[in-house]
Amino acid sequence: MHPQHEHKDCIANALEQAISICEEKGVRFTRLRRSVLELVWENHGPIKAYDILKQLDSDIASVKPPTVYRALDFLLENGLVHRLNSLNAFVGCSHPEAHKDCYFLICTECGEAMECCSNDLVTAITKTGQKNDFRPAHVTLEITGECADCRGAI
Amino acid sequence: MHPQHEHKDCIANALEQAISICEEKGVRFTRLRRSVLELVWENHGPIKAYDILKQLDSDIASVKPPTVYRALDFLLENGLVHRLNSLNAFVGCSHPEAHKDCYFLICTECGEAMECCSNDLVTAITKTGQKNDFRPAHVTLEITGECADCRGAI
DNA sequence: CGTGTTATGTTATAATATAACAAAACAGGA
DNA sequence: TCCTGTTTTGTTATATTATAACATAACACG
Ligand SMILES: [Zn+2]
Ligand SMILES: [Zn+2]
Ligand SMILES: [Zn+2]
Ligand SMILES: [Zn+2]
Repeated sequence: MHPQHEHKDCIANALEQAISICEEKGVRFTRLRRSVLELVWENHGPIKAYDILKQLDSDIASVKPPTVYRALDFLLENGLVHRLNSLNAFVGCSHPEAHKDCYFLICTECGEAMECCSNDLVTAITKTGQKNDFRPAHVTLEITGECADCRGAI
Repeated sequence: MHPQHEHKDCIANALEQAISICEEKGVRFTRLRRSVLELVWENHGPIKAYDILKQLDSDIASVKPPTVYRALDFLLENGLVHRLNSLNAFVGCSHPEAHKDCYFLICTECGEAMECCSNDLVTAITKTGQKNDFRPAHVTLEITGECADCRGAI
């Protein structure tokens, strides 16, 4: 995790938003789902399902894979986390209230995944869909590379 | 597979290109690697490693996973196939001689994956990297949706 | 040939994910 | 409160995807 970043605030903020979103939607933000979301955020970066499993397991007794995957499915459906296909990992959504077409900059050095939006990108994707007569439903855009902090950039 | 498409030509063409690329690079396009590439192309669309395994298995005797994965690794390294992270599947590169920054339009109806290039997209990605002070190394861009043929478009 | 290198075979196991059914927790009305 | 249907969680088993580690075979080249 990089400096100048009060990560506790991230987590608290994410949980608050999750609570309010679930309330709005009338879906249940249960203890399990909350725990999983907390773990996702505590990790501050993409986390694997089986790592969540291990960490839950130390708390409560003997958690099994379906428990974790179901919680993750719920969080995915409600836009509270994202799945990074190139890593088989999960990461908290940094703006679940307003998530639209986002993509990820994944640093191979520190492992962090920055969630970004770009109108240019959205426009380019829309255009390319039109040009190819293709109706896009879902976009996976994951860019790996090296972040500024890890390159020692100022 | 959609109409007006002589797929045999695709396969033959892909093999020819593979042979010439491997020769240029001084790497060995062995019988196994050739078989795997053929299967990838025959399928005309993303194919899973274990499906390749099954199909090889019916030909030769008892093929094991590492055999397939190693051949796929070779083909990936040499740009002859691509891996679709969102599907855990592999697809032949449609222009291995000149592949640069491509992306995929994946139809959820017919399962075909069209490989496309777009300067706008590349530009947008480059820009977003610069803006975030991020040095991109590899881009995964996979767009799922419905293709023209499957929508019954003219 | 002989020899080092690259490729393939083989066994075992790791890592990721889901199916199917049972028990429990919960919600909302009688 | 209690009943009842629904949703969530627990549990067992298994499917799917991928790699480690070591043995053998094929090849390249002097
Ligand atoms: Zn998001
Ligand atoms: Zn970094
Ligand atoms: Zn390509
Ligand atoms: Zn289609």
